[in-house]
Amino acid sequence: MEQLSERKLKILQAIVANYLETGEPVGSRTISKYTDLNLSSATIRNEMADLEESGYIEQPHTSAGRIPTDAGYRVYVDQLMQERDNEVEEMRQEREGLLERVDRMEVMLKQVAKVLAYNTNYAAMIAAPKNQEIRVKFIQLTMVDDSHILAVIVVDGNVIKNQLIPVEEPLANDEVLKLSILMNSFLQGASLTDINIEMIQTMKVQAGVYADVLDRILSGVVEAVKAADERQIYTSGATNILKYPEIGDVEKTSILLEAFEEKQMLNELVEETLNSNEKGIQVYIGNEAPTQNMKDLSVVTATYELQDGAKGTIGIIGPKRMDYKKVVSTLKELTVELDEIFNKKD
Amino acid sequence: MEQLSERKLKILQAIVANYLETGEPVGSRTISKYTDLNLSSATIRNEMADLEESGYIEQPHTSAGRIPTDAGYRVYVDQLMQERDNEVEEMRQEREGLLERVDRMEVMLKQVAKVLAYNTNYAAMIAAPKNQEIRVKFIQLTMVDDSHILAVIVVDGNVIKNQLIPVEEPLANDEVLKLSILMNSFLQGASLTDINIEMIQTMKVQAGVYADVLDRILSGVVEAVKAADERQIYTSGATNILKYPEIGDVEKTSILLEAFEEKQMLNELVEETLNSNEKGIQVYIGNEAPTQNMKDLSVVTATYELQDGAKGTIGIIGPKRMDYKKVVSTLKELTVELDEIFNKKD
DNA sequence: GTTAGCACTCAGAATAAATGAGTGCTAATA
DNA sequence: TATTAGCACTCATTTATTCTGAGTGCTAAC
Repeated sequence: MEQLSERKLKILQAIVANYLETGEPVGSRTISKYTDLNLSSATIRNEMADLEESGYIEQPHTSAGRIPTDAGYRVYVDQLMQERDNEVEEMRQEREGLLERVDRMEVMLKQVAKVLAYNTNYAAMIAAPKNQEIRVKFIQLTMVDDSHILAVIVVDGNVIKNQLIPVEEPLANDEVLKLSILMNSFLQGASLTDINIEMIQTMKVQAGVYADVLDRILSGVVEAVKAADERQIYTSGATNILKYPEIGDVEKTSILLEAFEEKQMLNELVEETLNSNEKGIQVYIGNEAPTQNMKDLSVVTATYELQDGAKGTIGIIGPKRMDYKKVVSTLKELTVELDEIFNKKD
Repeated sequence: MEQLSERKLKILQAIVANYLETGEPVGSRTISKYTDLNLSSATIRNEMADLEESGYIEQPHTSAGRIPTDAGYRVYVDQLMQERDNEVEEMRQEREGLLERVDRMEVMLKQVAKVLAYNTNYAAMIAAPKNQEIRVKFIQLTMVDDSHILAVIVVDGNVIKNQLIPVEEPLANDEVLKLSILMNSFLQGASLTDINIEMIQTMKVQAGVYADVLDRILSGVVEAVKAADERQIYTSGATNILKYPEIGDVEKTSILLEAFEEKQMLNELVEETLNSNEKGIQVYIGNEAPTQNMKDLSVVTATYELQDGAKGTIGIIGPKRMDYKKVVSTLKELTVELDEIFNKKD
């Protein structure tokens, strides 16, 4: 795309800004009055014709105003967006209270998603941070009542899983201790790939009569590691999508909301975000998004990082006609906050 | 409401059944052909006029067919519904595979909700079973690394909570053991109301230098008990609501879906269901539901019970024009299955 | 008690006309 | 050469109008 003149840029910006506000195609007359360029609508029309030829704006139909194309949004996002405004600052203060003193990661992430959705009026998602390769840190066994052993499995990133294992008859304390020592000596520091059939065999032999109990605990361990390995994604405000009728018919919206419920789509999105080398905020406009069904939507994502290198993603999903300014600065703020919170406590 | 003649009942049944199928007002001619009564449309019309006067059916407008009123649905549900059909049996078999071998309650309940929503095409919810008064069963403390104590708290119903407590410096093994014994001796069997300020004081004194660690664990315990006390509700298929356009405009649907996301409304519903003395399946038609915003919806709920008396609720939320037959028998089946599964393992 | 017949009603579909926002182009102007 | 006023033209949307047909209630005959 060729270089745009200062004036064309200003006009483009005005078009996009106005369209974001109203959702209606923007006419030349509006621009003529709206901007401080002091140009007549006719002049604007000429410029708009050029912009259209260059592919930054388009007409939904002959006698309508112009709306931005994906390329137009792109220029707007890349070059024309101003830094944060007061509104965002206000919201930051609102958030303050909400985010403090929540000390369980899950609760906190859910909360963040909620706040984000509420603040922006778009759909929000947040993916929990995940380490590269999960290792077992620690296993603890206890008889919790006469017929159940409780296995507490701690893996990297202090993700903790409990597994209740039914047994026919109670084990004596020292038996439990033995089993516990056995498992820890083999499994501490092991990742999923380390736990091979040979290791399992050896352990079983050493466990003697408790081989099957061990077996069940082991499958618990595997499950725990897998679960820690599975990226948790929390969402909120999916229904906000309904607020933007331009997304299309009920059919489409329905598919989208279902996708949101299933989270499969979001997973892809998160992976893509993390894999891309870009740091910080990423904006996907319409078809730029790495997933299907996003034609009429935009996605803004941000990456945050824990001290140990585990990374997570926050994202906003909304109509292409999204208040990018607000969303981007909100996300920026939020990642900073998240970084602070996590790296303070962790 | 007066007693209806056999024939009127048959006609009412035909109207409801037909309306459930098509969603369109049902005319006299349709009934005349649809049923095996061998009556002309004119006769049907006379009967329909009577039924309308009695308040079982109504006309959306003068020249339209009839649709059932809430009272009409009620009669249908109470008297006219036949027992389970083949379709349901098929689904039961489908479910078989899905439900076996899931051994964590949460995962399982989520799964049930999903399957239910998928099977019925309505929105499904399931509330986890809850005991009357939660008591602490067991607390276990471990140093998980140099700066964290892991507290595993087991409460009634084998609900397990983990709490990671940061400490300035590592505690020796026997210190941890001491703390552990201290806490267990005080807290085992205690419910939330039992943990009073006096008990806390005594414990703190005995904990000596570790008073503040104990304090933090205690707040973990309280949180755990509270969390176990809080009824978890899982939902699925909320977006199915979008499939039934008669629910109303986007506005209404949106409110409803939001309510679903928030779950507050569902909570009320569950409480109501459990408090009502009725056993088994309950059907709320339209305004009968104990919550707001349900004018155009029906709710079918079922209660299931664990061996220890903890009760949970499964529910289906859909349009008034719901396939009650299918829903009721599906729920019936499902409660039986749930009872089996839970009471086998528990 | 049941039914055929008929006039009547009325929501929704189909069609037509009116509106107006916005355009592109041309010719005049600075 | 860049800007602007003016004007004819386009077309989505709105509003008004007519058409259609499913369904009714009532009456009179069976």
